[in-house]
Amino acid sequence: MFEPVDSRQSFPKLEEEILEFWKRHDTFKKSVEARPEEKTYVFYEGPPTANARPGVHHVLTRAFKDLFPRYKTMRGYRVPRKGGWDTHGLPVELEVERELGIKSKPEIEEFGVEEFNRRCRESVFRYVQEWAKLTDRIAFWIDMDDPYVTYHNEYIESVWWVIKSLWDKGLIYQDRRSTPHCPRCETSLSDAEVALGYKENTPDPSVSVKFRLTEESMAALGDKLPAGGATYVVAWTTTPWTLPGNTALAVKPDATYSVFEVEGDRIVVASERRQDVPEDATEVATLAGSALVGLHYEPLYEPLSWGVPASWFDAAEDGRLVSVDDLGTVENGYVILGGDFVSLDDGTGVVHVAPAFGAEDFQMGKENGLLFIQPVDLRGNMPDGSPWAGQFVKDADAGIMGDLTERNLLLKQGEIKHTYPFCWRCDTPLLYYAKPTWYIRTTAVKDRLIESNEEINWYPEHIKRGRFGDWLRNNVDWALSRERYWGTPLPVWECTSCGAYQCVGSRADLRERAADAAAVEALDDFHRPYIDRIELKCADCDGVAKRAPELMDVWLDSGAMPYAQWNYPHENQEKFRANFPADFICEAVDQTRGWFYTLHAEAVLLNSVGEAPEPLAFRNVICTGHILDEKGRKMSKSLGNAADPWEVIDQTGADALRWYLYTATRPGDARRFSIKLVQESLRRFFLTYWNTYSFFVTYANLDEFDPTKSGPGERTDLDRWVLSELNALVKKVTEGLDEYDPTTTGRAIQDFVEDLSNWYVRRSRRRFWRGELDDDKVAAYQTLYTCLVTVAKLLAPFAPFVAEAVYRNLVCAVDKGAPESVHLSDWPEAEAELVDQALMDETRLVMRVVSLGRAARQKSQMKVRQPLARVAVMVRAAVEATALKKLEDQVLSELNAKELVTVVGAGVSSEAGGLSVEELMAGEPPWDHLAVAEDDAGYAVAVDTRLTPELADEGVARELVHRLQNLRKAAGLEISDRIVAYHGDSERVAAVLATHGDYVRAETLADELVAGDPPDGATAEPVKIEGNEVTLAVRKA
RNA sequence: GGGCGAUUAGCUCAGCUGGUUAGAGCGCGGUCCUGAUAAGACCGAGGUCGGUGGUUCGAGUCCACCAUCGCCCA
Repeated sequence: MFEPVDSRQSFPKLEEEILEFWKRHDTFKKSVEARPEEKTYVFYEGPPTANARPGVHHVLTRAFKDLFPRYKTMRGYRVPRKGGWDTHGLPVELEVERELGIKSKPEIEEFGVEEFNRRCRESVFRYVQEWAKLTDRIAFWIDMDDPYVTYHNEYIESVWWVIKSLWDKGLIYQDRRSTPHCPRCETSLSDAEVALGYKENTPDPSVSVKFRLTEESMAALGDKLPAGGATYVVAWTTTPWTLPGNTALAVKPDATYSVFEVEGDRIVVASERRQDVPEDATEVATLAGSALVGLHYEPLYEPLSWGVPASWFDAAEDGRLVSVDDLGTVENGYVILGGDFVSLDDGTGVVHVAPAFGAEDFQMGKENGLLFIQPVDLRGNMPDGSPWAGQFVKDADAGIMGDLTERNLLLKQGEIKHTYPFCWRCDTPLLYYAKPTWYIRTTAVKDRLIESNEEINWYPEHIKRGRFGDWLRNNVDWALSRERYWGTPLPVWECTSCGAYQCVGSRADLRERAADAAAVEALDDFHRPYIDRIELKCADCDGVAKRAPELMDVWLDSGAMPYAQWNYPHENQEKFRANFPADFICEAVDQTRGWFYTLHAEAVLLNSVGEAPEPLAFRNVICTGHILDEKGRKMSKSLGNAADPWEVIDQTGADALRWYLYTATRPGDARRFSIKLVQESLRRFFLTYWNTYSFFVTYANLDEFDPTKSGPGERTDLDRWVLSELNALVKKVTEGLDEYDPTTTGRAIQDFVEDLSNWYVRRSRRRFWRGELDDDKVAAYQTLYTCLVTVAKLLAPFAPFVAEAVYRNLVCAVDKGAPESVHLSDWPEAEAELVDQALMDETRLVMRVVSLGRAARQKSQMKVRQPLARVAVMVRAAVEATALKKLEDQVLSELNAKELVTVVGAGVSSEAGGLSVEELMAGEPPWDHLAVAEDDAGYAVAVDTRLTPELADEGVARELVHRLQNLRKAAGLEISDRIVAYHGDSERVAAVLATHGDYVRAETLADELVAGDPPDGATAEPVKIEGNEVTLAVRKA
């Protein structure tokens, strides 16, 4: 016997019970360990940070992360799933800063790095319980008991090994370059981080600034200019605060520049870019850009007088910066340069060059021996001696513009809205600063990065050559260092005497190089400030080496996860080899430049130095799209439109949520989300499946049907059809999941379940309902049983709870030898010999014809309960007519008719061959007894609405059955209860029952049909039979 | 400014390598059916397949350009 099934089952409640079962039986662990170690499918968990609550978008990726490991497990693979936590980095520090109410690095130093980092360590697991709870509740099976944690010493040790491996091959270097810098966090950011923080429509000043040529340069222009007043070259910028750092201008040598006379002055702009020049200004001359090259101009400001140091790129020192006291000694101070990069698409055709800020500016400085002046500190404030002392640069813009206006050096002042980068965590506008930064030379392996990307399957596919491929093609060296506190320390020490660097790759390495080995032995935390206290012996001299103060980019941590999760190579060498590379990873698409890149880059780099066995870290990757709210807006905390996963799970259950996420759109597309849509997936799919299951259990229990104790029975066409569809489905789902496509496969399962319920079961109901357990009934049970169980298995990776519930009841209840969980069972094999394409096509045709037939009946206003004599069908080909004849039972019983006639139409329309549908199907007129429905494809169905007395009697009999069944239901009787029925004193009813009494008794499980009034206690109802009122009643026998 | 993706019914989505008829679900109005079903069937309203050109015997589908939205980059 099967457990009775509640057709009104609460799914959230059911899921809680299943969770309990899994916990009790340790099912996850068993599911991993039941599979052979030598057949491993490798999954990498991209580590989340547990310092904030998980949201729906985390459920999205976790749903996909869970599906494929479950599927592969059922396919016989061992799929270990080690959890992990990302614990370092700026987001963590920011959270702690907020708690402490502090805002800057000096405040952290004052507070104490030791205590600060202790708090960071505590805060990263603040919401770990929430994460664990949600992970568990949505049935994302992952090992949370033994996760990798990026702050563990063992993890850090592996990250050091990564750096050391690259260091030894010269792939790590320090350089002073223009680097995106967050003035609030006082640290550099990587390109990947910058990419996370672009904001559109950011307003900035747009100013055209006049630079006055020196007297000498004006003179040098000589006869190219008519005599007149001062001459100004006009440059355009959106960052007035960089103007004190200006040390050069650049023009396009082959462009034409115009000289305009404005209020006695002359101003020079590119001829194509005169939009800022007053319209009434007269052009007094034109010049080639090359004529301006080499001229000098007066600086706008004198930062040296504010106490700002100056230096210059000294060619004699290989372009290194050398400090300078007298600007006049530098030949290329405040000079106009030629540059082909100068654009005539915007601005004035003259570019303001400040080597301390822009990347190109810095490069130009180096190439041309320019002055280098950095009049802004690392917190983004103007220097003390300046008129804007202590102001944040963006605030100083206004003052600078005001000053320039007063001095009549501003040609035009406006506002521009453009896209500008902000710090991805603290939202401060980023500044580009030239400062020393450590880099990984990823450009050295750029070709290999691109090449091995070809081996990766991307879903959606366009990411491979699109977003990710582009990123690789535009690869720049990875800015590695961060000037912060909570993170993996850069394992580089610098000699205080000779400046030599050394890099450390492990604890043992550190001990060996240390000035005091005992101090390393005693070191139980590799973080700052402890690590900073370790000093090394210099390898080159007698000096002492101190650690470079920087930390590493937190993204290096996560990209090192394939090695560091095992503390490789210091331990677990076998484990590492068995688990590299990953077969499958899955994250949101924003990880393209994040984890996907760092995993890939580190694998390629390590492979290039002979340390990783393959130049790729993952073979298959699914990128999920963003989740939007109901109105298509991105979900965000600030908008307050982020959906709470718990609300959905509590209402509909996790399976429904998962199902929605799999089937609503392809994984990579952005998707609108609302609880309504999840509820729809619950109703449309789960309830249909559940009720089919509940139906089976109800009747199987009544018949004491045991699938293990009976043969296949005698299959009908209907059985063969649904088994054919089932096996076609198994094939489709298997192939689909092998191609990492849960969306179309999920939809296919959904379609099958709908057919199973709304065709197979509907058409088969009577077989379950009546009579003994004969061969036909057995076939029906076996067929439905097979369908339900097979679907449960197909469903297991998608909807692990419902699949488990159905499987446990249908399989474990009767087969004690079966695995105790669907997740321990094997994936079904498609039986190709059961797939009958012709039968499936024929059945589709039947469905189509039946649908048309219902439309015809609708038109006739004749109840479907009333049997009709004849239904005529026009099909398009003779084979279709044959097929319909073969399956005529199904057509006739669905349409409640006695006889099926088929006609082959000439093709497209009812007018084919000059004959109407009526003529084609019914022969002679008149046809007023026909109700006809046709479609555009060339099919038509007509029903004959003439009733014989026999048909009318049968209609009455069926009407009585219908009414009595309703009464049974109203009386609250069990399906198997027997009754006595009463039908008043109607002659008409009595006459019908004389011929159809057996039928009515059988249908309603009536022992007796009594004419006359019901006794007290019976459930009664007056009904109209052919217009006459009759009181019907039932009572339990 | 460049790249990628999207644009099909009020909403959520299907429409394979171009091929007779553009579909489903939800929602709305109506009719019917029902002893598995919070279900189902049928009818109805609702579509310039984002726009404009082009290739072709034939374009929702291929190409070009444009528009809008999203993401990414500069």
